[in-house]
Amino acid sequence: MTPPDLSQAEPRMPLTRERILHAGLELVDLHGLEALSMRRVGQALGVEAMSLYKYVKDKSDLIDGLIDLVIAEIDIPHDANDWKDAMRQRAISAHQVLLRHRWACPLMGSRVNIGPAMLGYIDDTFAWLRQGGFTVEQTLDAWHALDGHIFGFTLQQLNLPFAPEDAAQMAVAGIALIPADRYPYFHAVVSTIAQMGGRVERFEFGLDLLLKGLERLLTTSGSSHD
Amino acid sequence: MTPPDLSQAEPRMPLTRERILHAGLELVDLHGLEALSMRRVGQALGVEAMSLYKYVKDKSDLIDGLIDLVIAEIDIPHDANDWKDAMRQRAISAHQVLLRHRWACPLMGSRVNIGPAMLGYIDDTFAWLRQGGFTVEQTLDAWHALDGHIFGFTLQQLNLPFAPEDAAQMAVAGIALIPADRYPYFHAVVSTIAQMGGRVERFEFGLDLLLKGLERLLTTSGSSHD
DNA sequence: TTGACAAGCTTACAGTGTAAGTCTAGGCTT
DNA sequence: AAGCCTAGACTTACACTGTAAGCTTGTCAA
Repeated sequence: MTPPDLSQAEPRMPLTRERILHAGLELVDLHGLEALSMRRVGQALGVEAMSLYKYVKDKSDLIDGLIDLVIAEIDIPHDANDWKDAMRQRAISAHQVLLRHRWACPLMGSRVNIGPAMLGYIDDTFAWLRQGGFTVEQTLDAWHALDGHIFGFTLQQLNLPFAPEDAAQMAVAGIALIPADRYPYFHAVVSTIAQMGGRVERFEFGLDLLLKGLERLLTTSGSSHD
Repeated sequence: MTPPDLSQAEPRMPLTRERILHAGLELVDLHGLEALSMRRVGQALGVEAMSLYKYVKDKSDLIDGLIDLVIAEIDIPHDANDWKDAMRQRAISAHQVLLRHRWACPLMGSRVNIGPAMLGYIDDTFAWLRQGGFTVEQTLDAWHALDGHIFGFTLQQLNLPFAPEDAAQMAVAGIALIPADRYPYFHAVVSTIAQMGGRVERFEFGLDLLLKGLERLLTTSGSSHD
């Protein structure tokens, strides 16, 4: 008797860490982080949950792997003119990647265990900043501020109901939650936005504020090289 | 027979949403978010898990409550001179609060369901910015950038092993993970920091970059009032 | 043919959130 | 005072989680 397609997705290949990670990524992208369970990942591969543990130490190890997959999607620009250009491209790419993988944002900055993609990402950042003339301290400050903006801004953006597609229900349900007498400014601002038919969040607003500030820092304090 | 102290903490009072939230907050502050379970919160109050559901819709509702408790700790300055001063004070207070409640940061921006403290926090922010002369759009941009920095920066800070107390082990274990040939800049930067005995992250670096940028935005584009 | 070994499977356990139903003590009406 | 109601806490149960421990089976080398 021929077993007629164990599950559905992949027919039957040798299990690999890579295959596990890709199955996990698809699951998480489609159904969110809370849907990620060892049993479900196994199911997607036509395999029992415990079989995964040959290739993955932990669930936490799996998640670390997923995060590194996401980071690897961030474009590291080698054609940039200067550090500012490079940091800008990198930030925008990271932002887009994080919007694609909505689940990743809260985990991103909050993981100590960094994979090879993350290492490369950071090294490239440091390279641009150091060669741009920033001291070691300034480099860390700049990196931290920029990445903070990337993660923090995107984290908010993913959960604020200000997007144009939410405008209609924001105008009704959202505003009802904000009594005008108690929270006049909040009420007014949200009303205005709802009238305007929602609003696309502008990631580059804060990004350019930071980049311009960094540029100014570099020109005023001329001392570079450590 | 006198029942000798059901659990330990509170002797026996009528259960309240407030008591539940405070027990939950203590649990989470002490043992982290993953230690938060309905059964354990109940235990801390000398009560069965299911009894909590009279005062709390969900575990998610409980967490929303905890977050609002945290937000309520943020000082909203009414003695500030101008919007810049107010935003600065507010950001620094928020940063300190988030460092006190390490578990809160990843959840903070990523919750749609906002409580009364959050509403007040946002309203106050909008009030300062609008009265400072920012348009509605600019107000949202500014708020988003500032809060993005607060959450994003703190999120990273909480998990980077660059703190002075980690300096020793960073110098050994950390650097070993960063091969100098593959990641030269990363390696160099971390070595330098380790030699310097660690480093206190400077939240106000990025904050002041943003504030100065916002100030400049305000003076160059003179048109205010919508 | 035999043995070893690795890849995947099975079972089991302690823990989770929570739906559904049950008890019980206090206060109300009569 | 008697009876009932009900709010607040408890009990049971279910489907699900991560993962420790051990088992089966297919493949290849000696």
